[in-house]
Amino acid sequence: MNLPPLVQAFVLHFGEMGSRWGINRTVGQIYALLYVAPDPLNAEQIVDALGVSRSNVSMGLKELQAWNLAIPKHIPNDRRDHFTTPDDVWQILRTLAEERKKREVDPTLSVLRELLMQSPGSAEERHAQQRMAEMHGLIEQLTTWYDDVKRLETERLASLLALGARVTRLLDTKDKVIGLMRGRASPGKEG
Amino acid sequence: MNLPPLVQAFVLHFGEMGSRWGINRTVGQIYALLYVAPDPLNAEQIVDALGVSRSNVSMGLKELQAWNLAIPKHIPNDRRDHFTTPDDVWQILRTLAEERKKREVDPTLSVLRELLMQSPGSAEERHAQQRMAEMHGLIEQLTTWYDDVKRLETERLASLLALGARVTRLLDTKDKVIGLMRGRASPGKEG
DNA sequence: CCGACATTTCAGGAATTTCTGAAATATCGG
DNA sequence: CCGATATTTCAGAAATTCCTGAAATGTCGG
Repeated sequence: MNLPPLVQAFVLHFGEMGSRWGINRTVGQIYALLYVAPDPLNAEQIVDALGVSRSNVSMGLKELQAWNLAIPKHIPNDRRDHFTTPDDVWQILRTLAEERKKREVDPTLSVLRELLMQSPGSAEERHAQQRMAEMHGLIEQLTTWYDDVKRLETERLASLLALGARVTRLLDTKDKVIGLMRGRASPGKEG
Repeated sequence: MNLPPLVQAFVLHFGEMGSRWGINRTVGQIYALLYVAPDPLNAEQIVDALGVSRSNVSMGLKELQAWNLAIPKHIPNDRRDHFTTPDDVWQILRTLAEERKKREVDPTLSVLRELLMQSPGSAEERHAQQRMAEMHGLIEQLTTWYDDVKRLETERLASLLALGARVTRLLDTKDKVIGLMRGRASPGKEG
């Protein structure tokens, strides 16, 4: 690996964290490298930069594409595929959330649904189903919220984040304000 | 493994998902088993239920305790340790978020901070640092929001979730309402 | 302190995942 | 269709992670 020290440190870190994030070292490194590269890179350049085999890079790129975290950029008069990461970090966040949900949450949700359909054959099973129902309810609430929020454009999402927990204070205030307003002006529908 | 079919299906699913969640099969299965069990279980019972070795259960329980996902419950007149999962699913969510942040996000944040302190030695490094700064900014915003929200008690958290993206509609409304209210009543400080 | 039982540690074997090099396949200009 | 170049596939090697059984350690009542 022969990279500027700053880049190398970043790449190595992503490689190490890879295992905690459920991706392997090479995939983490490729992602990090593409993320900080000023221009799209082709497979050969990645091989040179990371010192791993060509086939490993090929598989890594495939996986990153499956995650929508590497996108091929065609460069005129060059047969080789070049890759970048999406440049808007908020978009990356969305992508990550979406893919993780698909892989880590949805399967469980569907198993839970299935198990909740069955009729329990014992007190033990009845209790287990009760617990599964709690888990199902929580996950469903979370995914509903997520489906809702993921449609927000970046600017609104950012302001929502910035607001943080103060939003609940706003909720309290809202009720009071509506009380005051009632019968005076039209504050709009408020659920 | 000799469990009621419903429980067995649940346990097996968690075992399979384990690898996607960054835990191993046994740990996933132990968690699932404890989660649906009507009473705390001791290690021997887990061994019998799952058909894995005693030592494996011991290590699995240790890991779950490190995650705060298994808690020892002392049972009077019984020397053996018994374990349950926290029973409030919202609490489990908090715990999970906290632990994942600690393991998956914080290390990256600190590496980014460190790399951003250094002065770039080339245009390439300068660009890399720029990208790192974007990532750092995003992560910092997310963790600030998270630190903010995690303090909410369950009820408020739930209502925040239920509100979903409509909260931004509320933000728009807020400004209009405050405009209308101005000079008529005290709507309270609103940032 | 002893004996009975409970738990943890850990070396090494088993299972799984990752990585490589070689071969196969694909794509292009001519 | 050919030769040059780019990419993918895949069997097995390498590395890593997981799991077990045996031994060590801890803890209790007496």
